[in-house]
Amino acid sequence: MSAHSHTHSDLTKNQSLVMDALSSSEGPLSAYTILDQLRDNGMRAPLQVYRALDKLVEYGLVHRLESLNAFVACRHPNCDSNKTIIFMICEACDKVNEITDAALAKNINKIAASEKFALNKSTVELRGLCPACQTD
Amino acid sequence: MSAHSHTHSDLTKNQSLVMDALSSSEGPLSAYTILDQLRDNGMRAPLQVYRALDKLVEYGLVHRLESLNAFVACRHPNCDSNKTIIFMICEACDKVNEITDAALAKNINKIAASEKFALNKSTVELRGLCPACQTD
DNA sequence: CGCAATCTTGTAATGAGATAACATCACCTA
DNA sequence: TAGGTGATGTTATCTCATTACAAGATTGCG
Ligand SMILES: [Zn+2]
Ligand SMILES: [Zn+2]
Ligand SMILES: [Zn+2]
Ligand SMILES: [Zn+2]
Repeated sequence: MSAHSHTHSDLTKNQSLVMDALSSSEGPLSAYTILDQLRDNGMRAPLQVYRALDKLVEYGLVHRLESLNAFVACRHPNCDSNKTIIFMICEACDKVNEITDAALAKNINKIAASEKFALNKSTVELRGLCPACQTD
Repeated sequence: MSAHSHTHSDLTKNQSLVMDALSSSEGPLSAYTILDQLRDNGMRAPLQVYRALDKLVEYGLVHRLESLNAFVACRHPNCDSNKTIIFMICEACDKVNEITDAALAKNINKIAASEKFALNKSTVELRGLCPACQTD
């Protein structure tokens, strides 16, 4: 099975639990927050959560936010995690908006090429205020 | 004093020690690695290092690499940490190349504006192989 | 000078994020 | 049924970062 064809029904028990926790959250969750939420479902140790997260990230269903040490469910239809994803993280309400932008992806590839850098993964995380939190 | 006019001579003892450690390193260092290197210079506890790092980052002399939980001395002449900085991190030799790109900065600002996102800070970290490590 | 305000430093303890090591279990297949 | 593979469970440990409190050092008045 390809890394991008996973549906929810393919997931193992722990993966499903973690996926559900992230999907039903408004914002990103840390591994330990997920663990706390799933204590009653048999989740006992951090490693159980991290293992599930590793797989979910590998399948492209979940993204890791490097600047937050947290994880978020992908809400981007047909998301290709190999492409350059832009995360806009609200510092007030913690909600995350995930978008792609062809021009920016192209720009980053061009920059890497011009520096002869063999690009493997791009992290673009923007911090600021989402529209709803700009009360002005 | 403005946040961007700090010279090395303005720094306190601990700030200078940490700055020197980062400046003489080929790649990024974690706070605890810096601590270990400075044990003989009176540095005893993590907080001493983190306090110095906080100031150095504030002054724009040091950048934090979110995807590594590590810090690197700025080697960009006239670096304005308010601008969009692109870090290219080699996954083989751990060296970091720091560049700016006007087109990319403009692109990011445009994306944020189009989403009505009040941009505060941009994190752009590219992982891959530097030219020297592409032996192919 | 004397004193207060402020900044920097020192130290211990704790919180938060992530992984190593090892044992066990479920499932598929030869 | 024996063996391989992947998922799980459990403990301990490691790395990264902050809280809380105390003690010096510095500056700027009155
Ligand atoms: Zn996505
Ligand atoms: Zn918001
Ligand atoms: Zn810089
Ligand atoms: Zn390299």
